[in-house]
Amino acid sequence: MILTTQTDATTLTDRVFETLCSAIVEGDIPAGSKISEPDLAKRLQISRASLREAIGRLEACNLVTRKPNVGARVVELNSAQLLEIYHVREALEGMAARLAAQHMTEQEIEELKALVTEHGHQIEQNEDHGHFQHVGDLDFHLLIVQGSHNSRLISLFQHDLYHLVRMYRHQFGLTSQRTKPALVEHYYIVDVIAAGDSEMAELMMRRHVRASRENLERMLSQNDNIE
Amino acid sequence: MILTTQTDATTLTDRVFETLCSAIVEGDIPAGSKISEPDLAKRLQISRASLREAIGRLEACNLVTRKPNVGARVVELNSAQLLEIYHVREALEGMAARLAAQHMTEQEIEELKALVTEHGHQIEQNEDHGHFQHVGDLDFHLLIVQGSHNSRLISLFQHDLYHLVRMYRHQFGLTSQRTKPALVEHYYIVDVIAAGDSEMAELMMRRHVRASRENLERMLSQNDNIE
DNA sequence: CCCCATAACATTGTCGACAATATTCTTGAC
DNA sequence: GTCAAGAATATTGTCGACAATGTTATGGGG
Repeated sequence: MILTTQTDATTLTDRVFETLCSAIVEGDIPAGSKISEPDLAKRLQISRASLREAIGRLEACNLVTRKPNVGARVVELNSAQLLEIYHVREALEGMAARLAAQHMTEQEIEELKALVTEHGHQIEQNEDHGHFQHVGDLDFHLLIVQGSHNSRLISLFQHDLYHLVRMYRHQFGLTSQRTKPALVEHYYIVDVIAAGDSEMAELMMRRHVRASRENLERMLSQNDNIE
Repeated sequence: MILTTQTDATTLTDRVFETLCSAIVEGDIPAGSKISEPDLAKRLQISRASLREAIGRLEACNLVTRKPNVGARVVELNSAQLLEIYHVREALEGMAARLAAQHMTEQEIEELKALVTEHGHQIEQNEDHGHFQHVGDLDFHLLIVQGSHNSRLISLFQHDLYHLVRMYRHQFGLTSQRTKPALVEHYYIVDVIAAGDSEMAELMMRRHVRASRENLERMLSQNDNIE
């Protein structure tokens, strides 16, 4: 593992945090594993103080859990918790869509349209073997959250949910099986937001997230039955 | 300022965090003021390392903001941000009420009923000059959030919203002017939750929070006009 | 008198070391 | 061979000091 230098993170702790965050999300540091401060500090060639601050932020992002005098472990992901997140997302992103319909600028809407169109092409050409699918989908949701222009909502989503969702997708390797229906829903949502219909935007976004969750529930119960 | 020893906070950083959290929420450390690490560390008789970790957690709770190489300041609260929080609360607590209607235990419901009843007595006797009003109201909302049995939702509410809401109330000294209508709404919400009607529970909770926000908007615009 | 450059100062970021707590290993009894 | 108690080890929590960056004070030129 090597520290990133390209980002605009000014302080060492920032860089360490970003490095560890990616490493955890992408599974380089496996879920459930213990984080040894001396070991990691040595490998990153930094002091424990900086590392500890970074770990503190990971904890704030719900990526690790800490026990006093024992240490930090990467969070264990189970299906129940994943579904919990989707309930929160349904509420939060529903409101985000509502606010986005009221507050998004012309330019933001254009970007959103471009993203969805691009995403559609990617799928039609079938060039997209799972990876861009997820990234594209998450980008869509992120853009709408940002379009709410509600700083608290944005920060909540980015700090407490975003990384976790990405982590789950990496770990479970969820190929959503409903990319096309999801894409269609994305198109509709963009239209409604562009039309400024906040009521309908919230309704549709909630339905969209709920459908994802229900799809997930089916897949997870299948897996559980196999085991 | 003195460090608390009564709580079960095991580590020094925990105690410092709790101390500072209360101090900020209750205005002992005024909003917008800078937090000097050397000064505070000296006054609390602790090292800067522990203090810095505590400040990190305050940042995670949105109680302070940090600029690299500059330091931490207690958050400035303005009306716009307060309203933003209420939008988030509407979404989050609406979902919480929905889930509470599905998952709350008999005992939890009894506690909730007791709280609301107690709150009603307090108001009728008019013993309640603003203070308990707020605490009681917030307790009500907290109980429902906890009743959702959704750990992510609970943690989101407690870590990112709860302290801020308390801080706003202290600072603005908001006497809500609609304690009685609010109480009636509380009664209804409890009934609906007890009946297990999740759909209606969400609807009513959202309406309740929205009414608070709209009431707030009126009061704030009044204040703004006076200035 | 005002403004800018430079120096003095203060504050934050980072580090290595010690103390307190947890974990592992050893040893002995049953 | 298994279990428990205690010693040895490792890890986390806390501390004080130095380096890097910001901020303020000083002084000279316009």
